[in-house]
Amino acid sequence: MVARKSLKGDYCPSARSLDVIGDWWSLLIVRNAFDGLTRFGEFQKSLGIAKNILTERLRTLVASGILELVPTSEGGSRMEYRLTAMGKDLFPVMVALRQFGERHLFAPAEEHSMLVDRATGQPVQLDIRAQDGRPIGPDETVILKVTEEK
Amino acid sequence: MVARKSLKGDYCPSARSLDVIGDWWSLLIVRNAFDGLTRFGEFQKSLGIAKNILTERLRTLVASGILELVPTSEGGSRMEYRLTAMGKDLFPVMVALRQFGERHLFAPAEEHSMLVDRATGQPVQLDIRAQDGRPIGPDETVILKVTEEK
DNA sequence: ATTTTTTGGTTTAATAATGAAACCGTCAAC
DNA sequence: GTTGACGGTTTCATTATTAAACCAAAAAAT
Repeated sequence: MVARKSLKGDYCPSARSLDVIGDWWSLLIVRNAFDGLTRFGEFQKSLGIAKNILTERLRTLVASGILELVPTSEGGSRMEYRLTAMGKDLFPVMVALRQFGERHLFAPAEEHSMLVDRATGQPVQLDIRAQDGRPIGPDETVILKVTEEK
Repeated sequence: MVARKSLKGDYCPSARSLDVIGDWWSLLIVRNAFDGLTRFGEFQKSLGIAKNILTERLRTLVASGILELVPTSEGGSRMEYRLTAMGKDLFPVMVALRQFGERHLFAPAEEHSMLVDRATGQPVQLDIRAQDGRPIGPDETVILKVTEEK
């Protein structure tokens, strides 16, 4: 190997995102953060991740601005990991992953957790629309390449 | 190590999704598939992935129903990898990742590729809404846990 | 028809990432 | 002031990824 290739220079925004959160554990940590977990031990226990790996992942997530390390709300000198505004912007990614899983990765009768509107208890919806509000799928879209001037 | 832990049994749909496409390369392959790539060589060249790893990832993606191996459209006896309907259902995930990258991972003046409506050339939008159509964020939602009966 | 090239891999050996377990300093509770 | 939990760090073994060499079959060129 020669160090895993970084996609930092890629012009594709998805690639850059994957460069930051595309490894095995990061999104699982973020998911649990959305779920309310904040402490090292909580993440470690809930994921069964090795502690040294968790340490490194948390550090990277903090370094890239997705999590922040703040003094614990109960006054002690301990710290806790919280989603930043940027981190919360990963919400659509989590919802999209959830939706895909619900549709394709569960047996018909199999139960799974659900993401619902806190106010009404109704499930939330994700949709992709054109500017005019019309729902749009992959076949009706194109990726516009940036043409590089010399 | 003792074999990487599988999340297959997890009740959380996001976790299951990550179990299938959460590794380093799979989503990049899928992104390129959305971008129109179909051949082994195309993926290999565009990603710079080691060939044996690509072989394995493609096999897994086919096995999980995201890609399928079909005779190439130009009649020859060669094969090409195409997104299945299930694979195309990853579209929202790709769009969400793209949106996150656009917002947070590019310098203000930096150029990036764009996903647009083929018909109008206008950028597509992704949004998450409550049943009543009101846009909804992570703080207004709860993950409803499945309670397991004994 | 024969040679050459491209395609789509497989194999092998080296290197990097990950994991489990042991260890350790600090803080909090008792 | 001792004990245990918390949040790591270190070490070592194992697994994953890579680059490079190799190879058979199909396509293209001659």
